[in-house]
Amino acid sequence: MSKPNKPITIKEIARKLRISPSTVSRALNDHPSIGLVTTMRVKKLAEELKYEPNQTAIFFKQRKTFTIGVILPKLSEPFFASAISAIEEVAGDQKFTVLLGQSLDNPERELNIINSFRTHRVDGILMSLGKNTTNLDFIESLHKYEIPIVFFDCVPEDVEVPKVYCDLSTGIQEAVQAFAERGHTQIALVNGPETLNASVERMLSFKKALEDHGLPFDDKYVVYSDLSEEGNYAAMEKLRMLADRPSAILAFNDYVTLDIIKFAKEKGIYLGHDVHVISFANYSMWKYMDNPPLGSIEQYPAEQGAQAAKILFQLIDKKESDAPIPNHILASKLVYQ
Amino acid sequence: MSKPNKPITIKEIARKLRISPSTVSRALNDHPSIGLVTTMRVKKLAEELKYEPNQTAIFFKQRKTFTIGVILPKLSEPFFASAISAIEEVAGDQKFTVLLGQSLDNPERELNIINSFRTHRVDGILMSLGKNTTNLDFIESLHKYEIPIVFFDCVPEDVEVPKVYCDLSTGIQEAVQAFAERGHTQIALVNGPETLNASVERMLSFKKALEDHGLPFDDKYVVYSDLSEEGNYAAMEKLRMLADRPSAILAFNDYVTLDIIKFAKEKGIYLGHDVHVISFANYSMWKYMDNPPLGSIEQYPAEQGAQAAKILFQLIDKKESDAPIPNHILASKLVYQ
DNA sequence: TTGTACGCGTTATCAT
DNA sequence: ATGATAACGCGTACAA
Repeated sequence: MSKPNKPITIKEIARKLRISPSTVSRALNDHPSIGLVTTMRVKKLAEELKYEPNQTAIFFKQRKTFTIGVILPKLSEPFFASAISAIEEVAGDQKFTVLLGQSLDNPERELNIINSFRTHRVDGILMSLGKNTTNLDFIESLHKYEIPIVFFDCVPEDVEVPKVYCDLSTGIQEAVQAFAERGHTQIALVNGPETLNASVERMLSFKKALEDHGLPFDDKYVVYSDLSEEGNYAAMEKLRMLADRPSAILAFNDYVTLDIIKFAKEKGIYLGHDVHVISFANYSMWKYMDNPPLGSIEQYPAEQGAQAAKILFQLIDKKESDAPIPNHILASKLVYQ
Repeated sequence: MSKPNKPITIKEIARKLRISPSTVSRALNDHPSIGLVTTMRVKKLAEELKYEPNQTAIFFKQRKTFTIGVILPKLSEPFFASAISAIEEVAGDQKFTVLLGQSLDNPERELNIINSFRTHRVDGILMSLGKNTTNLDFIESLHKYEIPIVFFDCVPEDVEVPKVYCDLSTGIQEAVQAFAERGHTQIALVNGPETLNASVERMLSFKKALEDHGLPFDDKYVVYSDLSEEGNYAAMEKLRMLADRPSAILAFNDYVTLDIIKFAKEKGIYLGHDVHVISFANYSMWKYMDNPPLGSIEQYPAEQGAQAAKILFQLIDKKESDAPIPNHILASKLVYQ
């Protein structure tokens, strides 16, 4: 019940035992050259005094903080919440702690966070890019400081950096196949903003999947939304106005799908009958809904986060940067509701 | 485009300018005793050399890390994701970073995380207790180390610690009133495990709310669940087996409500007609559902997190511990869907 | 106004 | 097997 206002240090232990601080240090670290007796005495006293090494001193000395920084758009997104949850678990296993920063899709905030991480001397960074990020100079900057960075989910294109992401084409193939098997020929894509990589990728894979299944591709069945509720409604309205409406829809993500469901309800369109929907990223919510989408394409946020973290720890461990740049691409998968 | 393999230090700047390191240090910190000219020269060179102070050294020296630790059960819970999202924003404003730890409701993990935080010399801790935590000795332990801790949401009872939480009684009053106004007299409570404070609190407030509205309280209308799907089903089955079934249900949380919805669908019970439901914690999901609950009782996770963070920073700033223990109780509120 | 000297807690190196 | 010393980068009392 003593009150250690001043934390116990190695020096104090040394003084009380009338030995040198270096001996204490070595004893505590099980250095082989220290005698068993001394080691025991030191450890015993350290225990009694409730000695706790001052990590800030160790960080300072070892130039290592056992800390990684994670930057992602928004923590309250279920997708990213799952990812960071998995990252934290992997990091914990490695005795690393996780520093947190959310960019809110703001490039300026992203840079601030990265700078903050750098001044905090994190050992590495995991990052999922915000929607509006265009300037990627910070990658080179981090490289100079020898801080490894691994991207996940929303990763930069055409840049040689370690990244982990989900290949949407496999899931889209499955989705189109699922539609085709059910006799659909007029399949629409409610896509995100044309400027987004994620949109382009969906579009290209969608087109290819149609071709692979011998289905015609028609521009009018691809509509774009800014992902706001109004945008989603406007996109749906475009489809509704068509002479031959689509009987199946691939939706940009689950949020879009929710708006599609709402739109359909308001317009008296019977989901799962008049039109069938498949979307991206899997909510456990769906099973509770009366007319859930046919399925959604799972992108495995937890796996992406865990995988990215593992790669980052490999990079942190071996300074050798002559190894090939590690990438990891997960296959997306259609999951039926 | 120079490659600063070894980060620039104050010493180097001093050497290049042929002045002493202390002068450089003072100049960079705008110490009044340093001449304007010298200050400018130093700052200019520091800029050119892209000098970045070594935070680990500063942390070490100042015995302060500008870091807070946040412990909560599970990050992928939307409730906690919102909370930590708000916490991170408040911390960022104060130039603090956030260390993360999830307990997964495991008391052992909780202690490990706290120890990890302590060895990392965090300046303070925010914590939401796991469901299974009984031993609260760590609070006293942290007190000895003079590490302030503020609890939020799931807070310890009968312990004099700073805490922020939501008073459920106001929301429950509103819920019971809403039911009463609609003519319900047989109102059930599908509660969580009897051992949980959260359950006891709901139960007591529920009972009082019934009395306040002149409604009878009947034990048989209070059923308990372990919050698993099976448990929720079993609890609902108990209510279904009653001679006079309840026409209204207050549910422990939204997860329970989802199972209630599923149960009702399977048993052919028409929700919003045969039986009405109000639950706790608000999902934006509800608006997309065909028969959402009547409402839910909002507990404001973001506000709780932000408020707890603000209190923690006050505690960190003023070492004076003779001030009264700051508590902050938010009123819960019924939100109609 | 500036420089000197020291200390924060730990560990690596060299000596004994 | 153990001790003495230096060093990590920075801030600051004290001296000049």
